[in-house]
Amino acid sequence: MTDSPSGTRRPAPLDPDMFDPLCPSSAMPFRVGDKWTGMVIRCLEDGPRRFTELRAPLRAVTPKVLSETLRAMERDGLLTRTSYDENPPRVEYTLTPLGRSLLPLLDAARTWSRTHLPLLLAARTAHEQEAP
Amino acid sequence: MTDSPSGTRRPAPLDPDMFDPLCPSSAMPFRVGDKWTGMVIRCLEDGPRRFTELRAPLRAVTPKVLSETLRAMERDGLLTRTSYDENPPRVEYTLTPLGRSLLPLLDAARTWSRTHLPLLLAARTAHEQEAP
DNA sequence: AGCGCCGATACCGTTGAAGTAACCGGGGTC
DNA sequence: GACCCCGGTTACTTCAACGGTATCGGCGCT
Repeated sequence: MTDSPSGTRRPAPLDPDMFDPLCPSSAMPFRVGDKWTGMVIRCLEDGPRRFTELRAPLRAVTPKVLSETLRAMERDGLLTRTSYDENPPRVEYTLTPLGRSLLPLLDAARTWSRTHLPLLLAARTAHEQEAP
Repeated sequence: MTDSPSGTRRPAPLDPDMFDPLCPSSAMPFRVGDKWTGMVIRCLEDGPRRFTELRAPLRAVTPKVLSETLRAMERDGLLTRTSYDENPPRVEYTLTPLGRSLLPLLDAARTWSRTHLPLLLAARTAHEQEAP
Protein backbone atom coordinates (compact mmCIF):
# COMPACT_ATOMS: atom_id res chain seq x y z
CA MET A 1 0.00 0.00 0.00
CA THR A 2 2.85 2.30 -0.74
CA ASP A 3 2.76 3.22 -4.40
CA SER A 4 -0.59 1.97 -5.58
CA PRO A 5 -2.16 5.10 -7.04
CA SER A 6 -5.43 3.65 -8.22
CA GLY A 7 -5.92 1.29 -5.31
CA THR A 8 -5.24 -1.89 -7.25
CA ARG A 9 -3.01 -4.34 -5.46
CA ARG A 10 0.03 -4.98 -7.59
CA PRO A 11 1.42 -8.47 -7.60
CA ALA A 12 5.13 -9.06 -7.31
CA PRO A 13 7.20 -8.37 -10.42
CA LEU A 14 7.46 -11.17 -12.90
CA ASP A 15 10.64 -13.17 -13.09
CA PRO A 16 12.19 -12.47 -16.50
CA ASP A 17 13.39 -16.08 -16.58
CA MET A 18 10.14 -17.73 -15.64
CA PHE A 19 10.02 -19.51 -19.00
CA ASP A 20 12.77 -21.88 -19.95
CA PRO A 21 13.88 -21.00 -23.47
CA LEU A 22 14.92 -24.61 -23.96
CA CYS A 23 11.31 -25.72 -23.57
CA PRO A 24 9.47 -23.22 -25.77
CA SER A 25 6.70 -25.41 -27.17
CA SER A 26 8.95 -27.31 -29.43
CA ALA A 27 9.28 -29.79 -26.62
CA MET A 28 6.18 -29.00 -24.58
CA PRO A 29 3.56 -30.97 -26.50
CA PHE A 30 0.68 -28.86 -25.23
CA ARG A 31 -0.85 -25.72 -26.49
CA VAL A 32 -3.67 -23.63 -25.21
CA GLY A 33 -4.94 -21.37 -27.92
CA ASP A 34 -2.12 -19.63 -29.70
CA LYS A 35 1.54 -20.18 -29.08
CA TRP A 36 1.84 -17.70 -26.23
CA THR A 37 -1.62 -17.90 -24.66
CA GLY A 38 -0.62 -20.33 -21.94
CA MET A 39 2.33 -18.23 -20.87
CA VAL A 40 0.23 -15.07 -20.79
CA ILE A 41 -2.23 -16.82 -18.49
CA ARG A 42 0.64 -17.82 -16.23
CA CYS A 43 1.87 -14.24 -16.15
CA LEU A 44 -1.54 -12.97 -15.16
CA GLU A 45 -2.46 -15.53 -12.53
CA ASP A 46 -1.29 -13.35 -9.63
CA GLY A 47 -3.09 -10.23 -10.73
CA PRO A 48 -3.35 -7.60 -13.45
CA ARG A 49 -0.29 -6.74 -15.51
CA ARG A 50 0.66 -4.02 -17.93
CA PHE A 51 1.79 -4.56 -21.46
CA THR A 52 5.45 -3.94 -20.79
CA GLU A 53 5.27 -6.00 -17.65
CA LEU A 54 4.24 -8.96 -19.76
CA ARG A 55 7.12 -8.33 -22.10
CA ALA A 56 9.69 -8.92 -19.38
CA PRO A 57 9.34 -12.70 -19.14
CA LEU A 58 8.10 -12.89 -22.73
CA ARG A 59 10.94 -10.97 -24.28
CA ALA A 60 11.05 -13.60 -27.02
CA VAL A 61 7.69 -12.37 -28.28
CA THR A 62 7.55 -9.16 -30.24
CA PRO A 63 5.02 -6.45 -29.37
CA LYS A 64 3.08 -7.26 -32.49
CA VAL A 65 2.58 -10.90 -31.58
CA LEU A 66 1.91 -10.11 -27.94
CA SER A 67 -0.70 -7.55 -28.90
CA GLU A 68 -2.30 -10.03 -31.30
CA THR A 69 -2.35 -12.68 -28.61
CA LEU A 70 -3.89 -10.32 -26.09
CA ARG A 71 -6.57 -9.15 -28.48
CA ALA A 72 -7.47 -12.74 -29.34
CA MET A 73 -7.69 -13.60 -25.65
CA GLU A 74 -9.85 -10.58 -25.00
CA ARG A 75 -12.10 -11.57 -27.87
CA ASP A 76 -12.45 -15.05 -26.39
CA GLY A 77 -13.31 -13.70 -22.97
CA LEU A 78 -10.14 -14.97 -21.31
CA LEU A 79 -9.00 -11.56 -20.13
CA THR A 80 -10.13 -7.96 -19.98
CA ARG A 81 -8.24 -4.93 -21.17
CA THR A 82 -8.57 -1.78 -19.10
CA SER A 83 -7.09 1.44 -20.39
CA TYR A 84 -6.53 4.31 -17.94
CA ASP A 85 -6.57 7.79 -19.32
CA GLU A 86 -3.35 8.88 -17.67
CA ASN A 87 0.01 9.98 -18.73
CA PRO A 88 2.07 8.04 -19.54
CA PRO A 89 -0.71 5.76 -20.80
CA ARG A 90 -1.48 2.74 -18.70
CA VAL A 91 -3.23 -0.41 -19.81
CA GLU A 92 -3.92 -3.39 -17.60
CA TYR A 93 -4.78 -6.93 -18.54
CA THR A 94 -6.70 -9.05 -16.07
CA LEU A 95 -7.80 -12.67 -16.29
CA THR A 96 -11.52 -13.29 -16.31
CA PRO A 97 -12.98 -16.28 -14.43
CA LEU A 98 -13.03 -18.07 -17.78
CA GLY A 99 -9.34 -17.41 -18.19
CA ARG A 100 -8.70 -18.56 -14.63
CA SER A 101 -10.55 -21.78 -15.33
CA LEU A 102 -7.66 -22.77 -17.56
CA LEU A 103 -5.14 -22.64 -14.73
CA PRO A 104 -5.81 -26.18 -13.47
CA LEU A 105 -5.27 -27.46 -16.97
CA LEU A 106 -2.00 -25.62 -17.26
CA ASP A 107 -1.01 -27.08 -13.93
CA ALA A 108 -1.80 -30.56 -15.18
CA ALA A 109 0.22 -29.97 -18.32
CA ARG A 110 3.13 -28.72 -16.27
CA THR A 111 2.97 -31.72 -14.00
CA TRP A 112 2.92 -34.05 -16.98
CA SER A 113 5.91 -32.30 -18.46
CA ARG A 114 7.90 -32.53 -15.28
CA THR A 115 7.38 -36.25 -14.99
CA HIS A 116 7.22 -37.40 -18.61
CA LEU A 117 8.88 -34.88 -20.86
CA PRO A 118 12.38 -36.27 -20.24
CA LEU A 119 11.14 -39.64 -21.48
CA LEU A 120 9.74 -38.08 -24.63
CA LEU A 121 12.95 -36.21 -25.31
CA ALA A 122 15.01 -39.31 -24.65
CA ALA A 123 12.89 -41.28 -27.12
CA ARG A 124 13.34 -38.54 -29.68
CA THR A 125 17.08 -38.43 -29.22
CA ALA A 126 17.38 -42.20 -29.36
CA HIS A 127 15.37 -42.29 -32.56
CA GLU A 128 17.54 -39.65 -34.17
CA GLN A 129 20.68 -41.54 -33.32
CA GLU A 130 19.56 -44.87 -34.67
CA ALA A 131 18.20 -43.36 -37.88
CA PRO A 132 20.13 -40.18 -38.69
CA MET B 1 -12.47 -64.88 -29.72
CA THR B 2 -14.03 -65.51 -33.07
CA ASP B 3 -11.94 -63.92 -35.78
CA SER B 4 -8.74 -62.97 -34.04
CA PRO B 5 -6.10 -64.70 -36.15
CA SER B 6 -2.99 -63.59 -34.35
CA GLY B 7 -4.40 -63.79 -30.86
CA THR B 8 -4.52 -60.04 -30.26
CA ARG B 9 -7.74 -58.82 -28.71
CA ARG B 10 -9.36 -56.41 -31.14
CA PRO B 11 -11.22 -53.50 -29.66
CA ALA B 12 -14.61 -52.50 -30.97
CA PRO B 13 -14.64 -50.64 -34.29
CA LEU B 14 -14.18 -46.92 -34.14
CA ASP B 15 -17.15 -44.66 -34.60
CA PRO B 16 -16.61 -42.74 -37.84
CA ASP B 17 -18.31 -39.76 -36.22
CA MET B 18 -16.37 -39.73 -32.99
CA PHE B 19 -14.94 -36.32 -33.78
CA ASP B 20 -17.24 -33.38 -34.24
CA PRO B 21 -16.22 -31.57 -37.41
CA LEU B 22 -17.61 -28.38 -35.93
CA CYS B 23 -15.04 -28.53 -33.13
CA PRO B 24 -11.83 -29.26 -35.03
CA SER B 25 -9.26 -27.35 -33.01
CA SER B 26 -10.39 -24.03 -34.22
CA ALA B 27 -12.64 -23.95 -31.22
CA MET B 28 -10.91 -26.46 -28.96
CA PRO B 29 -8.17 -24.29 -27.52
CA PHE B 30 -5.94 -27.28 -26.71
CA ARG B 31 -3.39 -29.11 -28.70
CA VAL B 32 -1.21 -32.02 -27.87
CA GLY B 33 1.68 -32.22 -30.27
CA ASP B 34 0.58 -31.86 -33.86
CA LYS B 35 -2.91 -31.13 -35.01
CA TRP B 36 -4.09 -34.74 -35.04
CA THR B 37 -2.01 -36.23 -32.24
CA GLY B 38 -4.70 -35.93 -29.61
CA MET B 39 -7.30 -37.61 -31.80
CA VAL B 40 -4.93 -40.43 -32.67
CA ILE B 41 -4.36 -41.06 -28.97
CA ARG B 42 -8.11 -41.17 -28.46
CA CYS B 43 -8.46 -43.67 -31.29
CA LEU B 44 -5.83 -45.92 -29.78
CA GLU B 45 -6.88 -45.84 -26.15
CA ASP B 46 -8.88 -49.07 -26.39
CA GLY B 47 -6.19 -51.10 -28.12
CA PRO B 48 -4.06 -51.38 -31.24
CA ARG B 49 -5.42 -50.13 -34.54
CA ARG B 50 -4.45 -50.45 -38.16
CA PHE B 51 -3.71 -47.60 -40.48
CA THR B 52 -7.00 -47.77 -42.33
CA GLU B 53 -8.87 -48.24 -39.09
CA LEU B 54 -7.55 -44.89 -37.95
CA ARG B 55 -8.68 -43.33 -41.18
CA ALA B 56 -12.33 -44.10 -40.48
CA PRO B 57 -12.90 -41.44 -37.83
CA LEU B 58 -10.11 -39.31 -39.22
CA ARG B 59 -11.32 -39.22 -42.77
CA ALA B 60 -10.58 -35.51 -42.84
CA VAL B 61 -6.87 -36.27 -42.68
CA THR B 62 -5.14 -37.50 -45.78
CA PRO B 63 -2.95 -40.60 -45.63
CA LYS B 64 0.14 -38.50 -46.00
CA VAL B 65 -0.62 -36.35 -42.99
CA LEU B 66 -1.74 -39.31 -40.90
CA SER B 67 1.44 -41.17 -41.71
CA GLU B 68 3.50 -38.11 -40.81
CA THR B 69 1.66 -37.79 -37.52
CA LEU B 70 2.15 -41.46 -36.71
CA ARG B 71 5.85 -41.36 -37.48
CA ALA B 72 6.31 -38.29 -35.31
CA MET B 73 4.48 -40.00 -32.48
CA GLU B 74 6.58 -43.12 -32.88
CA ARG B 75 9.72 -41.00 -32.82
CA ASP B 76 8.55 -39.39 -29.57
CA GLY B 77 7.84 -42.75 -27.96
CA LEU B 78 4.08 -42.20 -27.79
CA LEU B 79 3.23 -45.28 -29.82
CA THR B 80 4.85 -48.30 -31.42
CA ARG B 81 4.46 -49.41 -34.99
CA THR B 82 4.36 -53.16 -35.61
CA SER B 83 4.44 -54.43 -39.17
CA TYR B 84 3.33 -58.02 -39.82
CA ASP B 85 4.78 -59.76 -42.83
CA GLU B 86 1.49 -60.97 -44.19
CA ASN B 87 -0.56 -60.45 -47.21
CA PRO B 88 -2.28 -58.08 -47.50
CA PRO B 89 0.19 -56.14 -45.39
CA ARG B 90 -0.84 -55.37 -41.86
CA VAL B 91 0.52 -52.66 -39.60
CA GLU B 92 -0.62 -51.99 -36.07
CA TYR B 93 -0.17 -48.92 -33.95
CA THR B 94 -0.22 -49.27 -30.18
CA LEU B 95 0.05 -46.65 -27.47
CA THR B 96 3.08 -46.90 -25.21
CA PRO B 97 2.76 -46.16 -21.49
CA LEU B 98 4.10 -42.72 -22.29
CA GLY B 99 1.35 -42.23 -24.83
CA ARG B 100 -1.21 -43.51 -22.33
CA SER B 101 0.04 -41.02 -19.77
CA LEU B 102 -1.47 -38.29 -21.91
CA LEU B 103 -4.98 -39.69 -21.60
CA PRO B 104 -5.78 -37.99 -18.26
CA LEU B 105 -4.73 -34.71 -19.76
CA LEU B 106 -6.96 -35.22 -22.76
CA ASP B 107 -9.77 -36.08 -20.37
CA ALA B 108 -9.18 -32.86 -18.46
CA ALA B 109 -9.19 -30.87 -21.68
CA ARG B 110 -12.42 -32.53 -22.76
CA THR B 111 -14.02 -31.79 -19.42
CA TRP B 112 -12.96 -28.16 -19.63
CA SER B 113 -14.38 -27.90 -23.12
CA ARG B 114 -17.70 -29.37 -22.11
CA THR B 115 -18.15 -26.89 -19.29
CA HIS B 116 -16.44 -23.76 -20.59
CA LEU B 117 -16.20 -23.85 -24.35
CA PRO B 118 -19.75 -22.48 -24.84
CA LEU B 119 -18.74 -19.45 -22.80
CA LEU B 120 -15.67 -18.90 -24.93
CA LEU B 121 -17.64 -19.21 -28.14
CA ALA B 122 -20.33 -16.89 -26.82
CA ALA B 123 -17.71 -14.30 -25.94
CA ARG B 124 -16.23 -14.62 -29.41
CA THR B 125 -19.57 -14.22 -31.11
CA ALA B 126 -20.52 -11.25 -28.94
CA HIS B 127 -17.23 -9.58 -29.73
CA GLU B 128 -17.68 -10.07 -33.44
CA GLN B 129 -21.13 -8.55 -33.34
CA GLU B 130 -20.18 -5.43 -31.43
CA ALA B 131 -17.12 -4.79 -33.60
CA PRO B 132 -17.67 -6.20 -37.08
C1' DA C 1 -5.06 -58.85 -68.38
C1' DG C 2 -6.89 -55.87 -65.42
C1' DC C 3 -8.46 -54.34 -61.02
C1' DG C 4 -8.34 -53.65 -56.13
C1' DC C 5 -6.40 -53.75 -51.30
C1' DC C 6 -3.03 -51.99 -47.81
C1' DG C 7 0.15 -48.84 -46.28
C1' DA C 8 2.26 -45.86 -47.51
C1' DT C 9 5.66 -42.03 -50.34
C1' DA C 10 6.72 -38.01 -53.75
C1' DC C 11 5.77 -33.77 -55.46
C1' DC C 12 3.73 -29.51 -55.10
C1' DG C 13 0.63 -25.81 -53.59
C1' DT C 14 -1.65 -23.21 -49.84
C1' DT C 15 -2.13 -21.16 -45.52
C1' DG C 16 -1.52 -18.93 -41.50
C1' DA C 17 1.17 -18.14 -37.60
C1' DA C 18 5.26 -15.98 -36.36
C1' DG C 19 9.09 -12.85 -36.87
C1' DT C 20 11.58 -8.22 -38.45
C1' DA C 21 11.81 -3.51 -38.76
C1' DA C 22 10.06 0.71 -38.72
C1' DC C 23 6.96 4.05 -37.08
C1' DC C 24 3.13 6.70 -34.36
C1' DG C 25 1.09 10.27 -30.88
C1' DG C 26 1.28 12.76 -26.86
C1' DG C 27 3.10 14.22 -22.92
C1' DG C 28 7.30 14.66 -19.76
C1' DT C 29 12.25 15.66 -19.24
C1' DC C 30 16.80 17.56 -20.20
C1' DG D 1 14.31 21.35 -29.64
C1' DA D 2 15.71 16.71 -28.95
C1' DC D 3 14.90 12.75 -26.81
C1' DC D 4 12.50 9.09 -24.21
C1' DC D 5 8.58 6.34 -22.52
C1' DC D 6 4.25 3.78 -23.09
C1' DG D 7 1.35 0.98 -25.73
C1' DG D 8 0.91 -0.23 -29.37
C1' DT D 9 0.26 -0.38 -35.24
C1' DT D 10 1.63 -1.15 -40.08
C1' DA D 11 3.94 -3.32 -43.84
C1' DC D 12 6.83 -6.88 -45.30
C1' DT D 13 8.97 -11.42 -45.11
C1' DT D 14 9.75 -16.26 -43.64
C1' DC D 15 8.80 -20.84 -42.60
C1' DA D 16 6.82 -25.00 -41.21
C1' DA D 17 2.53 -27.35 -40.99
C1' DC D 18 -1.05 -28.75 -43.51
C1' DG D 19 -3.51 -30.42 -47.61
C1' DG D 20 -4.32 -32.45 -52.60
C1' DT D 21 -3.20 -35.40 -56.10
C1' DA D 22 -0.74 -38.98 -57.99
C1' DT D 23 1.73 -43.08 -57.60
C1' DC D 24 4.01 -47.41 -55.83
C1' DG D 25 4.81 -52.71 -54.80
C1' DG D 26 3.34 -57.06 -53.92
C1' DC D 27 -0.14 -60.07 -53.91
C1' DG D 28 -4.90 -62.10 -54.76
C1' DC D 29 -9.11 -62.24 -57.27
C1' DT D 30 -11.87 -62.64 -61.58
